[in-house]
Amino acid sequence: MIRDQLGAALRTAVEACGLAPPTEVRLDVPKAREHGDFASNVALQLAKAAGRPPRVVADDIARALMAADVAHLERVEVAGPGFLNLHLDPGWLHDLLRAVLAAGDTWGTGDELAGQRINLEFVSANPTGPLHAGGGRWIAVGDATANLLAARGAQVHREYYLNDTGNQLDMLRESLSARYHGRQLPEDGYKGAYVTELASELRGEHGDALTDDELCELGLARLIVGIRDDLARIGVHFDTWFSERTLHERGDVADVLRVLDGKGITYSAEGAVWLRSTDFGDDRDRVLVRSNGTTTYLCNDLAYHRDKLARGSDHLIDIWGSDHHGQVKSLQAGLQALLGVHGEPEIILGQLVKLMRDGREIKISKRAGNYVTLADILDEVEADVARMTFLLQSLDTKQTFDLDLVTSQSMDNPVYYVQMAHARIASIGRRATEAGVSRLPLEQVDLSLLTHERETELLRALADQPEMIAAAAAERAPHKVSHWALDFAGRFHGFYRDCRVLDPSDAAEVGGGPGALTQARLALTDACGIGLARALGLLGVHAPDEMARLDDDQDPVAG
RNA sequence: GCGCUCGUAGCUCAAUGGAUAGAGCAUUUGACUACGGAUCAAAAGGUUGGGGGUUCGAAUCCCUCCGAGCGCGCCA
Repeated sequence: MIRDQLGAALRTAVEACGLAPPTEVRLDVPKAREHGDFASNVALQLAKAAGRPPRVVADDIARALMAADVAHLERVEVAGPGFLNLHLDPGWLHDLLRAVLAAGDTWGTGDELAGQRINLEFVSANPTGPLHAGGGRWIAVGDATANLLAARGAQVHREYYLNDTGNQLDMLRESLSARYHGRQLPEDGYKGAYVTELASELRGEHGDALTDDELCELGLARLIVGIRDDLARIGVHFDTWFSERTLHERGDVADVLRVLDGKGITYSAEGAVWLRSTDFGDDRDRVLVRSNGTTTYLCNDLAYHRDKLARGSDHLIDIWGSDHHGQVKSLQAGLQALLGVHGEPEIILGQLVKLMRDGREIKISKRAGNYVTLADILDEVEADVARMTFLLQSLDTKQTFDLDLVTSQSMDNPVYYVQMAHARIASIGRRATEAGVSRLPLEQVDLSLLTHERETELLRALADQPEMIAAAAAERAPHKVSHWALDFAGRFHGFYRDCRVLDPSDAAEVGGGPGALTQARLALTDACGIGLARALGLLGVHAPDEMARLDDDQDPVAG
């Protein structure tokens, strides 16, 4: 890419001035167009060491850079406190267009994560009830993050951890049993209607012959199927569904205790077995085996994460709600104690979703049972709308998911704005065919006709896309892709408005021969389609070739 | 009390330490015999919670205060 070439040339120019370039010579895309196509602050960084004013240093570098005769570099300006503003000729954008078309489906991919096997665990809600609406955030973010990492070369493994043992499952068993036998629900039982439905369903099939264990197993299996179905509806597929029971049955948990004990970093106190996790950066030591002999969640989780690594992952990533942030240090400290690895697993923390309906917050509580499920949402809006909504905001922002807004005004959802741009591109292609426009091979298309600001702005956005994707992957920030897509769609709608693609009268005026501008704009349109499809694909949102027609009879006309 | 994450336009949110802090919605004003108006253009809207500090430069880093959410179990 030209950015790398310019960066390399800049580095050489800095060295030619007798200065030591910083480890990373980076070029920025300035916000203001008059600041050029790319800008560098390298002179500002080096001024102190050079012992000269930044602008003087910048002048030297600018001269050296211009002397180097870099492709497409038209001029270098020194501006402000000492920025180097690089102005390029439009040819670089036309080169870029060719690069997009040549790349096709691979546009926006990269290889900086090549060879890395990453295990990404997300959702992993307890299988004691249906997925709730707020969990949709982890589903959308997890899947998009997986797509991002894969786009940059990683081999990504999507994993769902089933906590199919322990207290919560015991409570499910008791709750099911109570409903099954028509008894009073235990104090902390699951009050959701689904428990009652499940119990009566099983009673209808098996009568009252089921033991509590059988009841629980059958119920659990159905709940898991339900979770899987919900995930399928929103289009997420997991490579592995890992059962916590496996860890106990294989003796993995016991082995973890053995290994830790062998390292001398456990001790007994107050009838429990503790991990000396403070030695590894934790705030306090943690219990591994309770005084009643059962192992803690942490202990089981250590066995689980060790297994994930043993199955052949170079790096582990978990996506958690921020309400679990207190466990991050413990798990990382524990894994370090166990295996000597640092910073594993990486934990992506996301702020929780606040659900609103009728202007009031809906408190999520699986126990209370009165909660909104993901399926409820998917009954009202399509998966694309739900996904896009969850992917609009940074994970550090607590999201307010207004059910009234998202469901009743789904037509205003930004996803349609982006999809509309993609559909328009396809529509232009169809129209071109209908109009009998025969597409020339790209080599014969005069791309230099693309000089309209709408056109160059689209190309600049495309030029930035691969770096945007790389940044989104590196920062685990899929919302950056949503924002790029929204911005890009806006640029395309503007182009569509101001630059008619299929208009023969334009061609003669620009002197490129009949249809020359149309050919160039069709090429541009193709490239835009590639860029949009890439962005939407990363988000897990469909890139349709046409939109469903809106009905005209939806107007609330009185009388 | 301690810790984590935050506080940005009326609202919802962006912004790898960079130049004049940007979008959408809402508001005001305009543009359609149309390659799909699910569109576009313009205006208006800000002491980036307050106060210090670091430096050429801070919404961003450090300190402090105020406010919000979440943690601080032999629960998960």
